[in-house]
Amino acid sequence: MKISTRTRYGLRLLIYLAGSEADRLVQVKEIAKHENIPAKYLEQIIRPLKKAGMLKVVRGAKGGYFMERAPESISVKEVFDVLENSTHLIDCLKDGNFCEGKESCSTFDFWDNFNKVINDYLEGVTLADILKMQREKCKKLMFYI
Amino acid sequence: MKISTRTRYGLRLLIYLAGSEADRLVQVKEIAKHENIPAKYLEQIIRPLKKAGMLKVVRGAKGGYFMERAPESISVKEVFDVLENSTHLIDCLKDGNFCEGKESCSTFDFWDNFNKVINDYLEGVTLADILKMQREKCKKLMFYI
DNA sequence: GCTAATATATACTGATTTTATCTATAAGCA
DNA sequence: TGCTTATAGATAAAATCAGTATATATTAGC
Repeated sequence: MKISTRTRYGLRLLIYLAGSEADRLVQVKEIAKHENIPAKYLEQIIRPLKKAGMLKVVRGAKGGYFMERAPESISVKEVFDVLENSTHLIDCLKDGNFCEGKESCSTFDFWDNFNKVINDYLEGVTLADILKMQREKCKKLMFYI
Repeated sequence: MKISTRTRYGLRLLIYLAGSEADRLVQVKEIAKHENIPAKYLEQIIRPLKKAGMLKVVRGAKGGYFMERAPESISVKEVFDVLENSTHLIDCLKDGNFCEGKESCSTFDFWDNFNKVINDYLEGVTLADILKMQREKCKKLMFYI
């Protein structure tokens, strides 16, 4: 039960973008450098996020990305749905998935419930929440230094 | 974020065993047949569960497995710890794991919290709970038929 | 038209998971 | 004792997937 690097990178990328000045165009290269992530991999990750309408792009020279929606309105669940290739803990939970045992399977209801617990949590956390956590942590750090 | 087949099989195997008469020796072959799981794979799964003290074995002819501990006392979290090779959502959460970014990483606290939510849930569900759910489902099914 | 940026597809590599195979060991039983 | 039925354990094979890299196309600024 691991979170893919794809989703982890994607979340950091979003937090970085959400934390930048609102009117600035941020290039993949810059994020890659700051977050220490392979740039080409980031490009593959950022595109589905754009397609999902979370951010927008200006192509060509001096171009870059910027947030389209407010960080308060984007839940981590949404990010998972876009990036994590299997949002479902087990295949049986997929909509319309055929599973002969569903009705008799001893563990189906448990997995179903577990899945709900996870999704409820992820729906309850927004990018803004994470940004806030991060900023508070920074303040504390500065205080110690 | 997928649950490994190993853990899923293991849980079903435990539920099957916990649901059998207490004094009966159950053979891997029987579980494999009933649950439609490759027998040799089950053997690999059942051993660590035995090592963890959840069940015991009588070797040789007419041998088999039986539950050592009460299903009420075994949480799903324990099963995960034994079977799921990565209990941590991300490597950074491992004890003693070195991560340069830990203090400054924008998402570390979020993952840490998410991990806790999951573990709390898994600790709160026991094999007996799942067994009960299953039996109630059976009753309902019988009612409709 | 040159340069800087993203868009897209694809291929390579390595790790991991699932399954299968083979041999060893233990215990019941004639 | 020797045959049979179990698990024990190591290891190999197959399949899948994640992560990365490469190559080419497209878009826009200057």
